[in-house]
Amino acid sequence: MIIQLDMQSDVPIYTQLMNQIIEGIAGGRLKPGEALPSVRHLASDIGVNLHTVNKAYTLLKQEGYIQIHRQKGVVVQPDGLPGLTPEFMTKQQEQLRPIIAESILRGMNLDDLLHQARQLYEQISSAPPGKEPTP
Amino acid sequence: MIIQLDMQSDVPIYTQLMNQIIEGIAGGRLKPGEALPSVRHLASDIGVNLHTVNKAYTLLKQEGYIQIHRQKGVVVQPDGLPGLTPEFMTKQQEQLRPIIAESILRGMNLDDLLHQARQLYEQISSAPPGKEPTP
Amino acid sequence: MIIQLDMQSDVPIYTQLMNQIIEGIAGGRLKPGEALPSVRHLASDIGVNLHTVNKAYTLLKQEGYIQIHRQKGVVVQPDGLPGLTPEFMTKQQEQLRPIIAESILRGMNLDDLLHQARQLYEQISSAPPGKEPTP
Amino acid sequence: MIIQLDMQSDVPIYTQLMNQIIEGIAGGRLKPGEALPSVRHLASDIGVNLHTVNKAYTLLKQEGYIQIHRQKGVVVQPDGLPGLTPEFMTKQQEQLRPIIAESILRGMNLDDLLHQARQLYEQISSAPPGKEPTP
DNA sequence: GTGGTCTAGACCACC
DNA sequence: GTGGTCTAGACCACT
Repeated sequence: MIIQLDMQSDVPIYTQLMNQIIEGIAGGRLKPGEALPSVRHLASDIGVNLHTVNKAYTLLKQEGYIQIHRQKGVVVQPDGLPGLTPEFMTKQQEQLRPIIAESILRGMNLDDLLHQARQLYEQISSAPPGKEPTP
Repeated sequence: MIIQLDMQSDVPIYTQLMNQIIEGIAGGRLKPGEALPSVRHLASDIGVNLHTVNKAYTLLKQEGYIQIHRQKGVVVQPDGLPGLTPEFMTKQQEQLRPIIAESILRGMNLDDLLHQARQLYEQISSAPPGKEPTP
Repeated sequence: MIIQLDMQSDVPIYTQLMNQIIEGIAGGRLKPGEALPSVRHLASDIGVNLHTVNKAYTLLKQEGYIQIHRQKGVVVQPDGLPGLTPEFMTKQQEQLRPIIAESILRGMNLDDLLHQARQLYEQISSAPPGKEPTP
Repeated sequence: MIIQLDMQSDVPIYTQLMNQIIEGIAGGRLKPGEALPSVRHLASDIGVNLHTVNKAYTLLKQEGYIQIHRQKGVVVQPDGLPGLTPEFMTKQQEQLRPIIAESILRGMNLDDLLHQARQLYEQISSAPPGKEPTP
C-alpha cells in the first residue's frame, strides 16, 4: 500500500491519509480483516507526525472503516462496512453540490459529467496497483 | 437571492457564501451582469462580519465569477467563464475521487451514483426559487 | 483624443485618465498650448463623475503638465515641461524596481527587457493615431 | 533578509512586503526552497500586524512565488516560476507604458532610459547585501 | 456610500 | 507554534 501525500495541498494530511486508505479498501488493495501498519510504523514510513496518523486512524474507526484492537493492531473492518445511511447521503449531496454547480457554470453538460463520474468509479474500483483479484 | 448559512458547519462561512453564489449563477437566479449587494449590505443582511463577505467576493473575483466594477459595484461576470480548462478538470477529479471512493465502499452501485449526480445537476440548473422570468 | 478606460481595473480612473493624457502629450497627439475639453465636457463624454476628471486635471496641473486658466480653460503646458528632476528620477526607479525584479525572476534576460523598453518608447513617441507630424 | 518599509508611502504595506520579497528572490538573497519567517515572527520583527504579513504571503503564494508547506512553514518556491507567459508580458507592458510615457514627456531620451533599466537590472540581480556564498 | 487597507484580539485546526 | 478563520472598529481612496 503506497501512500502519496501532498504537503503543499490545503487539504489536511490526516484527511489525505484517510482518503487514500478508503480508496485502498474500495479498490480491493486492502482486504477486510487485513492488518494496517501501526501508527508509529506508518508515521515514520511517510514522514509525518504520530498525532497525524493517529487522528486519521481514530476518525476511520469512528466512521466504521477499520477496527483498532489492543493486540492485533489496526485491521480493515471485516464485519461489513457502514452502508448508505441517510447521514451519508446528505453529506454526499452537500459535497457534490458545489462541484456540480461549478461544472455547470463552466459549461460542462450532463453527459460529460456522468461520463467523468463513471470513469472515476471504474478506475477506483478496479484497483490497478497490487495483486490481481483472486481468480 | 436568499443565502442560507450553517454557522455550526466546519466549512468556513466565506466558502459557504462562495458556493451559494456560484450555485445562484449556475441556476440562473443571478444573471450575468446583474449587480450583487455591496459588501456591507450583504454582511448586515446575513449577520456576518464585513470582512467575511469581502473575502468571499475577493476570491470569487479571482476565480472569475464576478467583477468588482468601479462604478456599478459588484456584478456577476458578464463574459463567460474560462470553461473546461485542464486545470479545472484535474481539480474536479481530485474533488470527486474521495467522494466516489467512499460511495463505493459503502456499497453504492454505479447506477445509483449516476442517478444522484443527474438529479443534483438538474436540481441546480433548474433555478427553483425565484420568480419565473416575466413573459 | 480618444480615452479608453477600464472600469474593472484596480488602477483608479483618475490615474488612468492622467496616464492617457500624458501619453497623448508624449506622443504629440496633444500639442503644447492646445486646449483640453472642460471638466464637465470630458466627464460626460467618457461617462464618469465630475470629481474624477477634476482630480485628474488638478494633479496634472500640480505636476506641471497642464495649465488651468479661468477663461481659456484647460490647456497643455506651453512653457516647457517639468524635466528630469531628482524627485522624478527617484520615483521612476521605485516604480521600475518591482517590475524589473519580477521580470528577472521569470527568466527574462537583460536584452529582452531593453528590447521591450525600446519598443514601448518608440511606440509611444510615434503617436500613431492623429495627424502626421508636420512635414 | 532585511525588510525596509515606508509607512508614509501610499503604496500598501503588504505590497511593499511582496515587492521586497520578490526582489530578495530575484537577487538570490532568498534561495528556492529556503524557509521564510513565520507570519507572526515577521510581523513582530517589522512591527506590523500579523494580518498584513498574512495577506502578503497569501498573495505571493497565489502568484507562485512561495509555497505554504504544511510542515516546513513558508518556503520560497523551489520549482521555477511560470516564466514569460503572454499574460505576464501584457501586464508588464501595461505597467511600463505610463512610466515610459512620463519619461518621454520629461525629455528623457531612449539611451538614458535604457541605461537606467540596465543599471536597475544589474543592481537587483547582483544581490548586494548579504554574505558571499562561502567558497 | 463603495471597496481597500490596517490594526487588534480571539479561537481553532493542524502538526 | 503554525497558519486559517472570524469578529470588530477605524481610516482612507474613490466615485
